[in-house]
Amino acid sequence: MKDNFINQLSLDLFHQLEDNTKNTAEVLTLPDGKPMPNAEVIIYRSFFNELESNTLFQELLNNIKWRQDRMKLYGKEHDLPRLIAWYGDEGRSYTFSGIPMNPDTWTQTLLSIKQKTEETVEVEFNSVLLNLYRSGKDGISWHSDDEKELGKNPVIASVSFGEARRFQMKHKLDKSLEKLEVNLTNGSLLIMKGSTQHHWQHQIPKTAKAVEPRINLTFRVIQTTK
DNA sequence: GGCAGACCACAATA
DNA sequence: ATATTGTGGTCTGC
Ligand SMILES: [Mn+2]
Repeated sequence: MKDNFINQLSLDLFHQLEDNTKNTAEVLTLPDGKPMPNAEVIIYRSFFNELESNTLFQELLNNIKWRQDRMKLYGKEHDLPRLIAWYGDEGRSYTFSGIPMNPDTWTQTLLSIKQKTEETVEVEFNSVLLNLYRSGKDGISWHSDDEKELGKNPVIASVSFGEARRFQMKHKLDKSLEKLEVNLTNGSLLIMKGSTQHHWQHQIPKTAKAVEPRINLTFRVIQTTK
């Protein structure tokens, strides 16, 4: 029963690649239309269709092992303003922000999303970091995906489900460059590669508006410890 | 009038 | 040595 659902899901996902004409790559540019310097960012605005996206959102919301991590800052402990989960190849461990981590092993749903993503991005990923932004009170502030275990010029593939959230990027050094922004909508795929992480930061700003949850999957190739 | 954004203050870690 | 993290406050401007 569950396997049938998954098989049907995988089939649907496979066919969508050929059938969905909206599944096209758009290169992100500066607000004035000029190319982003020192960055390669591509978005597929309808990588998954609406129906698939809604199904996958519910499935992930219910079945992923979401964790509430905490961090200490200025002498106070805070819950991170988001829930996270790590999944990856079995038997591998790695360090994330200096903390040794054992990823949970891939679920069928994650594997079908991973496979479809890999076919388009043409990279084989070995792990995924999932973020759950429960409301407008959740977000993540300016940072780069520059963990050492991601290596130089990492390819990061970010799939979004649920409520759309603003995704902003700014150049680390050249403050004359305008901030740029893209809406990460239900079913979209954003790819960052090349030197993007060396020269740019990104964030998901919090918002005072009432927003429904968003789930984000960032597929990565990490150097495993073992 | 609600929201976004730009400030600021607040340590400890790499 | 420098950049980072999240919260919460104030202030401005749309
Ligand atoms: Mn990131």
